Amino acid sequence: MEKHITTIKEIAKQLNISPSTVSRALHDHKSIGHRTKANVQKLAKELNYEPNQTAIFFQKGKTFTIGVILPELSESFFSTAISGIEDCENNNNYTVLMGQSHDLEEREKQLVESMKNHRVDGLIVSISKNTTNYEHFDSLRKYDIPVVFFDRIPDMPNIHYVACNMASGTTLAYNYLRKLGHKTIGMINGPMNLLASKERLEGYKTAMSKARLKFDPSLVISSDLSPENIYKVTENLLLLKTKPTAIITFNDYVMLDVVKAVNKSKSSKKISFVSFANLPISHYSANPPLASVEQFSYQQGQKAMEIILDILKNDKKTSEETIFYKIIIEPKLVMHSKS
Amino acid sequence: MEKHITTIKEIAKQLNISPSTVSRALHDHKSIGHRTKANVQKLAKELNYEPNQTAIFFQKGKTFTIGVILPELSESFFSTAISGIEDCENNNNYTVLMGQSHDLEEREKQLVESMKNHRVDGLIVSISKNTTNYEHFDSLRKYDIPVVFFDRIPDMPNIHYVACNMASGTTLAYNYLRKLGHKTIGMINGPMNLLASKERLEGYKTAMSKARLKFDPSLVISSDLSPENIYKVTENLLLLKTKPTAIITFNDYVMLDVVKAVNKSKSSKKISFVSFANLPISHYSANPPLASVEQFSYQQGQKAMEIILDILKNDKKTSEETIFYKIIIEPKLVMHSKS
DNA sequence: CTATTTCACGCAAACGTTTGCACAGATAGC
DNA sequence: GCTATCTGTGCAAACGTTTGCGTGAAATAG
Repeated sequence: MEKHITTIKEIAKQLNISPSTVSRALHDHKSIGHRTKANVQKLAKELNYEPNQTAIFFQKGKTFTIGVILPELSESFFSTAISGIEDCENNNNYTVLMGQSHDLEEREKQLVESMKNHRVDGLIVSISKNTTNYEHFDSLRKYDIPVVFFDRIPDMPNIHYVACNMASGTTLAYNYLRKLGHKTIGMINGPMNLLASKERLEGYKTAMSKARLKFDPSLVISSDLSPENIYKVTENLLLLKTKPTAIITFNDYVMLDVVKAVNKSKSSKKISFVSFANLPISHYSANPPLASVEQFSYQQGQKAMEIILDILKNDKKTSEETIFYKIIIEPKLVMHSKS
Repeated sequence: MEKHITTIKEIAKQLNISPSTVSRALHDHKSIGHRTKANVQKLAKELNYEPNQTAIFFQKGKTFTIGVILPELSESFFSTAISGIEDCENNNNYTVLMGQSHDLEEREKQLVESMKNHRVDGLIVSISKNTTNYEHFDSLRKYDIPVVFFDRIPDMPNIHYVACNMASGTTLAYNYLRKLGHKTIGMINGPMNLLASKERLEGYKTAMSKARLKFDPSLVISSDLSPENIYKVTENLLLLKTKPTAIITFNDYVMLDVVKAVNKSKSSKKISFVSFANLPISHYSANPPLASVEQFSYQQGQKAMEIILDILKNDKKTSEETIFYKIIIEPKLVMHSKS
């Protein structure tokens, strides 16, 4: 394996033509004769020519790289979203620069900085649950770096996003449990600064009002999603006079912790669960949910990528009269057969 | 937000000095006077100057980017390894270019190509379980791109790697189960083309021979790690005359499927498990393992990154007399308290 | 007061590729 | 045979930054 790296200049020199001709020949430019084109391509193959991307990036002012910032890769919701992003069909040699915020605002800021410096062409973000200030995204505008948010989207106007309609998902979950005969249905919700939590509450209320039931606030409890906190709020829920016979949980991870808490409390009554996300792990749980609200994370990632690519494509034509993409995916209730 | 992007040239023009002086001033070069240094830095801040990394990458022939190729992000072993890679202390503004092979050799090849074209400075790889041919890594040598393998390492000489000693891990698991009184201990192993599977078998045998027991091949079954196959081989294991009272599984995912299979088989006997990886999910399982062999994925990722950075640092001095890093991490048996 | 060093800075090349423009030769229309 | 059109190619600039070398001026030494 020779250490020599072939450049366009070299090919040019060996064929006694100019670098520009070589460049055009390699790109199949129409104004190059068949003869030279063939010669160039042949020699390029022989010398094992591979274009120096860093030079191209620099020259074109584009990196063909999409930055992705998300809270936690170990949450399979996000890792499958990444797969969706990677697998996007029209993904013409774009690659993914990845970073985890670990739900820390400071780290999220750093990542945005880093992505900006790397001159990514676009950014896909699912914001950290602790982020309250979104200024760090403003600086991206200077470099014309479009941002598409997914799943965890900030409460801001004029942004691109793709998200799942959690309100209707919660309504689905509620109605399903009612149909099974449950009268008292609790919900362990997430922190209220998350749009997703607000939507769940809304969907819960909608379902009740449609069924002409009156809403009991004590049945819906917010948690900060930490196991300790979930444990605590679950206990509170079980201390109510009218105990819930079914619980809707914020997601499958929350459910696992709630199940643990319920089991420990020695409450004789069996409690049914409906959860969100539909992660594979929930099937293996000691007390699997009756159903899950599928959020289509793969599709969300894929769609977010599509949007970015679309923006980048149209960017050249119209830069100012920007239209904002707002994609809302309708969730689906997936029943689990006992197995 | 003005769309104008500040460059070194501009700062130079505004201060009536040369770009080279500006560059040196920004880098705190000693041969620049305090006066001009201060001026430059002040103006740079005012104009919001941010160096164009693509230009620097190109100029320096370095991208400050480490490529990471691994099979599946949704396996939390790998996602926590990524965290280890990201969090590596000396990680001076290196970023991570990520790709999943989804355990497909073809995709792995493409990713290596892509990483090469992007001129990553180094590559961290956990190979796909279907990869049998490692030629695609050879081409990296031409560009002096070092590769460090972790966890899933190819059977090749002269490579850098960090891995966990699965043999001793299996021995630990075996001895633990024997101490609990188990006489017949089965093992659901992985495919034998994986080094990790060979090592597990070796560790199993070692434990037996040390205990002066004779090895019964029918108790150790290889699987291809697919749920269907695991299901099948588990059934076979349960059909033996002398049924195992405990089973060591290849990892926690395998264990979950084995548990499912065992439960379905209505075998009255209760079977104990010891598993590998120690993933959080296993704690939530209906039939949690008594213990897990912790493989320290986070540390493996961290170590791999350290090695890469170390190689890159020393690279300049000595490029030929390469020493190969071979880091072997000793696993640990983690007992699970019932909860 | 000259010789030497130190300091502070500028010049210009380089990294590899792309691309607007020019230009030579060939072909065609009149 | 003259202009107009095409075809195929080369020239040179540009992208932003870094860096070896050179060079004046000031400072120091002898």
